[in-house]
Amino acid sequence: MDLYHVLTDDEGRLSAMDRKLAQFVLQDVDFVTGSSISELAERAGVSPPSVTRFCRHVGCSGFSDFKVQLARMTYVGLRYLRPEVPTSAPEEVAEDIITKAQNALFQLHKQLDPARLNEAAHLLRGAGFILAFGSGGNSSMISNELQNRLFRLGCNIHSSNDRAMDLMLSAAATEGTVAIVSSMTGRDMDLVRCLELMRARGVPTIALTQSGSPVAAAAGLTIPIDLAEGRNIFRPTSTRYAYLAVVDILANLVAYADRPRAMAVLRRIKEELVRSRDGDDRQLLGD
Amino acid sequence: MDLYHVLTDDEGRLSAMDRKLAQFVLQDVDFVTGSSISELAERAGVSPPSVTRFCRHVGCSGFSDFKVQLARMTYVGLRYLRPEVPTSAPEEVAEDIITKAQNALFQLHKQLDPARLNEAAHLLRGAGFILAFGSGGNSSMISNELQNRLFRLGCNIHSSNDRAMDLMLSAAATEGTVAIVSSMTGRDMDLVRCLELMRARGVPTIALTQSGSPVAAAAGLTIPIDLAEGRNIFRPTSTRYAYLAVVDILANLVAYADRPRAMAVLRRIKEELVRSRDGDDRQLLGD
DNA sequence: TGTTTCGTGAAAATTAATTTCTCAGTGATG
DNA sequence: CATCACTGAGAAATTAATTTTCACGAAACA
Repeated sequence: MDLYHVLTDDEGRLSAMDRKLAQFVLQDVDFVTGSSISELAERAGVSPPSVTRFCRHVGCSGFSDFKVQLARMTYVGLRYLRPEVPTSAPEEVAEDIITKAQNALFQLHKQLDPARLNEAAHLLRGAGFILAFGSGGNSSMISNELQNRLFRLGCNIHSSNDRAMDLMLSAAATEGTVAIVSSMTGRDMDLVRCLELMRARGVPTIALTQSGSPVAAAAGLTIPIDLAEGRNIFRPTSTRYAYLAVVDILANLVAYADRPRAMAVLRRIKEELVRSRDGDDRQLLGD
Repeated sequence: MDLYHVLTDDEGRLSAMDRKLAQFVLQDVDFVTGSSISELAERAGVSPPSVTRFCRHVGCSGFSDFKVQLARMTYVGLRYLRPEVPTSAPEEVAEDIITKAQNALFQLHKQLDPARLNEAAHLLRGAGFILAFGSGGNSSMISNELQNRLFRLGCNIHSSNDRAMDLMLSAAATEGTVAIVSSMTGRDMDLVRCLELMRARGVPTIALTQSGSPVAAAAGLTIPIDLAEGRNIFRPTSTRYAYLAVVDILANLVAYADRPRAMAVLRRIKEELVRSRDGDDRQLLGD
């Protein structure tokens, strides 16, 4: 399945010739997907049979199959690994950001655990009150977004991005409260303290964070999100798309867990919006 | 390029046989990408030459090329158009949301105008003060995110999600201010009023919104974002990913427009964060 | 109703991919 | 140090697949 990993050959399984071909392929995927086996063989300086063998070695049934697999992974996977050339041309910046965002979503999809998502959704659905914590700009967006999505579904939720407040809220949490926190680094020690405090008091805690991090260790239920951020200091944030997707997924699962209640609340919000704006009810719920 | 549109044949250019094949292909892309021309011909009940002709008609050089193009578009484009079956299984909800998010990014990429992005970035870069407006949950996230991204680059920026405040801020805007607003519906008439007020006073205005909408008409420079939202009332928000990507792109262009200044500010922020946390400086800038 | 045009499938031809076979290089072993 | 086994490469041959050609039939139009 994961042709890309085979081609990069991190484990060093490929022979010298195969590595040579793999590198050649990675260098110019577009050429390869459009070429015949003999064209490729000539350009790479090998014989056609070697190409066939290479295709088999990387798990394809033949050259045609290899081309298809390659094309399939190209869109998301491969553009991404072009050497990180600092560019400032708008087209390239746009392409780079969009590709990385898609890649982040792609990576996320591979690592999501449906059972955990379900468990988290049921905790949230059953909560009398939800506390959402996250700070620092990116995580605060996620925590606010949880508030934005869940209140529409009839959840009582408060989002806090203030470390001092977080601690007080944690200490004051009442019976029936569920906490959900976001930390992209997983090293927000204030957040860890909040989680410990709440767990000690029997408040269920959910963390969206890196697995193996202090925050993950402190939370009752972790939804791990492990993505490699790029090195470019100006572009550190494709991870946000993955976090946002997790929020969306949780919100949907919460909605489906109690469909009638969610429908009713959404309808009320919509009516209110339509009344206070023009009558076009095909619009988004809340701009 | 856009094989998907050709296959759906909205314009009715394809002949009866081609339509039949197109439908057959769309029904089971995975089979087609893995099959030979004769297998496909047999299953679809046509002759191999018809398949070749079909491939030519949809803009490919032959059957192999068709398979490659098909595989290329599959990842993002094609899963999306499976009939919208309301499901509540975590795997399917996750896949649905992630696919739609990727699709939104894909659509965005096709419609972005680099020149406009560049123009917007230069306006923002040159501004003495930036006002970011957006309300309603989704657009407010975008406006806050602009604040979050741009302050790091040394921009003076304030994000407001309060319609009453927006109006006052607009009226009070000083020389050198640039406004950037977000409205997914494009029908936020309070926002339109703000834009008109500022344009009348010579304040440059940028809008992230639907083209052809009142907000787009009122803004000096519009970055159009036109995406079809799904019909499912619980999942109205894949558009946010596209808006977020535009924010990312703008932030990057602003950063590159004055690299030294941005670098310096980022470094100061990073130092401060590292000092107040553990010493791992490979972390994100601000969780 | 005849004629033209368009499109289809059968068969042939062509092109491309794969298998087989042989040979060269490498490393182990006597 | 020589030889033998082993691995892996390319040449040629084979096989498989695709494409072209051609003939026929249906539909449209005169």
